[in-house]
Amino acid sequence: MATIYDVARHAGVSAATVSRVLNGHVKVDPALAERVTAAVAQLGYRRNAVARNLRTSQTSLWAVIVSDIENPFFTSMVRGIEDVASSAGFSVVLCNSDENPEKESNYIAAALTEQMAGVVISPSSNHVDDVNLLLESECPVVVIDRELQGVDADTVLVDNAHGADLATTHLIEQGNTRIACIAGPRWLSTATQRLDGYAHALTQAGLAVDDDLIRYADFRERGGYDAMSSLLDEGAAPQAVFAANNLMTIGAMECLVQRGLAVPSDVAIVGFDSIPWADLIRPTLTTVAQPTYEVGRRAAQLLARRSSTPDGPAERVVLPTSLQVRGSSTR
Amino acid sequence: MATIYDVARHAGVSAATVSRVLNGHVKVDPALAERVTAAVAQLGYRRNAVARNLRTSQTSLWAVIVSDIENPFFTSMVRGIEDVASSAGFSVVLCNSDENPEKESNYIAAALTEQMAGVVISPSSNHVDDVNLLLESECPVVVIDRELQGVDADTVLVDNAHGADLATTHLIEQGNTRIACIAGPRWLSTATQRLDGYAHALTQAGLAVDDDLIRYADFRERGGYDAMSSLLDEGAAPQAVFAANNLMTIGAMECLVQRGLAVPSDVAIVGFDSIPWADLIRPTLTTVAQPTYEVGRRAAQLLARRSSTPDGPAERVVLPTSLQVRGSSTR
DNA sequence: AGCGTGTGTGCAATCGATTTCTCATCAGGA
DNA sequence: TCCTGATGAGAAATCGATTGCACACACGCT
Repeated sequence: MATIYDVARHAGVSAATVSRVLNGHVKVDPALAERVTAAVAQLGYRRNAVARNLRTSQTSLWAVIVSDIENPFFTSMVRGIEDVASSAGFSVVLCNSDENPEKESNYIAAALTEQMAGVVISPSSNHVDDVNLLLESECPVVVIDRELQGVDADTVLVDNAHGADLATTHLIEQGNTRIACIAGPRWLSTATQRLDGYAHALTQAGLAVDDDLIRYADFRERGGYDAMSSLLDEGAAPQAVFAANNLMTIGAMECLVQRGLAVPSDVAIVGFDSIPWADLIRPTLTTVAQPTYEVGRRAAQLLARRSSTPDGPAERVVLPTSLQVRGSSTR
Repeated sequence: MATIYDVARHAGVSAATVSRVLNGHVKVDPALAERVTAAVAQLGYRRNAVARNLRTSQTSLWAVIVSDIENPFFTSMVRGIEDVASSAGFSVVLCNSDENPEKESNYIAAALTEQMAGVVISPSSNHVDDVNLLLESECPVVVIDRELQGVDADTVLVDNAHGADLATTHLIEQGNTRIACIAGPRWLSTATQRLDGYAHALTQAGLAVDDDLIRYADFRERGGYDAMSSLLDEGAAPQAVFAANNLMTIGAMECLVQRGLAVPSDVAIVGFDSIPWADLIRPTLTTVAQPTYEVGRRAAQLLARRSSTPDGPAERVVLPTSLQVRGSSTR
């Protein structure tokens, strides 16, 4: 592998000049520049980013740490980040923490030791120490999707409570009174906010919030399935279910299908997050849609701004959610 | 940010000793080691990976360059890679080339300049120059899912031709004679192999391979939709369709649904690749299943081996596919 | 006592780029 | 002709870690 010195020798100039030509910040005699670019082409030289990063103490990589790579919510969001990143001159690398705090911790450590230029993270726990580590080391950070108590970082969220309220109110308007909720992990802000929205809608309609109709699961398909089973087996069966994320909605549906219960006539269902190919699922699914791509885009914009102006107050962006009524909730 | 020299001063030893304690390759007086670890803890020191990478000229990052992050096939594969990577002491970063050769080229360049310890790539074109660039620079590479002509690299594939043959034969056995194929891009080995399997099955059964029944699309949902439209509008409508990947299968289904055609009674359909939540789609989809997780796992194993023993002949692993018969193909 | 051996530490070179500082060169004005 | 200022190129320091080499010290043997 050729180094900058090889190029310099080949072009009959100093390494400093090669560097200047490559970076283009300073003026160089066109004749020399020409010789340098020729030498670069001839030797197939590509600059060693590691050495450059060491000297300039910065990289052009953004790390995006997501909690579940298999959840379409995140993949769509990543597209939003990528589009902004590439136009800002950054490359995006994705890390999958798999809802596992230990893996998350490792990836944060890696982002720090690898001197990443920025980090977008959807925390898989409310364990704030790791994220604060990033903040302390002046690494630009944007927290996404999930709110962290006690962390003063730029954040992009969606209006979870409102979305859940819309979903629940819709189910009430359809004439349901026994409405269950399959909630997410208690320690995730998205989960608690959605649960709050559900409870708020019930209260608003003069209905009681019944703990027997609430199940806490893990935002995974399996968890949704088990929660639905539990709802059907224990206590009076609900007329309708609000599931607090996409994968759990799928799990709940699978449970209902497997038991031969008809949706929505036996049990109506509304999910949170959109689901790819929702049109092909029968019945089609009523869901609370989030602007996932936009979430990513805004997060990336915040990160880019934070990179150029590290100081300044943390911003908190909340994007709207909306109810997409389809077949699974209308009788 | 504390450096190794800060730690050394704090512990009253030389930087060399700190390094030796941190890496643990060489023996150090336990008393000194104790002082060093104490100093590390006290200063919150974390070693600068960039400097280390420069000196040792290697990193502990594997880049996985996939052609479509939104395709569940790849996300499942990534899990397989991650599991092996973490037990081999590597971290995985994901790059999304988005079926775009230019982006792919950029990510390969980034992998090279960032001195990645290894690369797993599912090429989005048959433009072999970039991949050869990796090989020449002795960066361990494993090509995955798609075969590249003229590239002598470790490769993990599935038996595409056999899978397509199974799918098509199954449709023939169900009594269909006019069987269409929605094929992928001509330049991708997966696409051509699947088309070959389709043609082979037809020939074997004494049926003609009719170009009017073949459409080339782009492995995307939209492409599948358009191809299906074209098949229905031009020429005699097919009795059955074999779609060469998961997203195009979805697109084709959506087209059929939208036109009010019943599956499988009007048109039977078999897809390639599994589809998440296939159980919830009505009718349930017959597909050719691939061992996606295993593909990732094997690729990662090859990469790990190549890292430790750079020389040696390139290996080519072909994993089996199998037909999962469900509702969309059986009358 | 003297020498050889082994153990462990520190010094300093090194990885490959960037960047400050210094200096040579040249143009233009007095 | 000489001086000044501008311009641009090269020499060398630097980023932070690793590691070959030399050396100091302790110990054991003759």
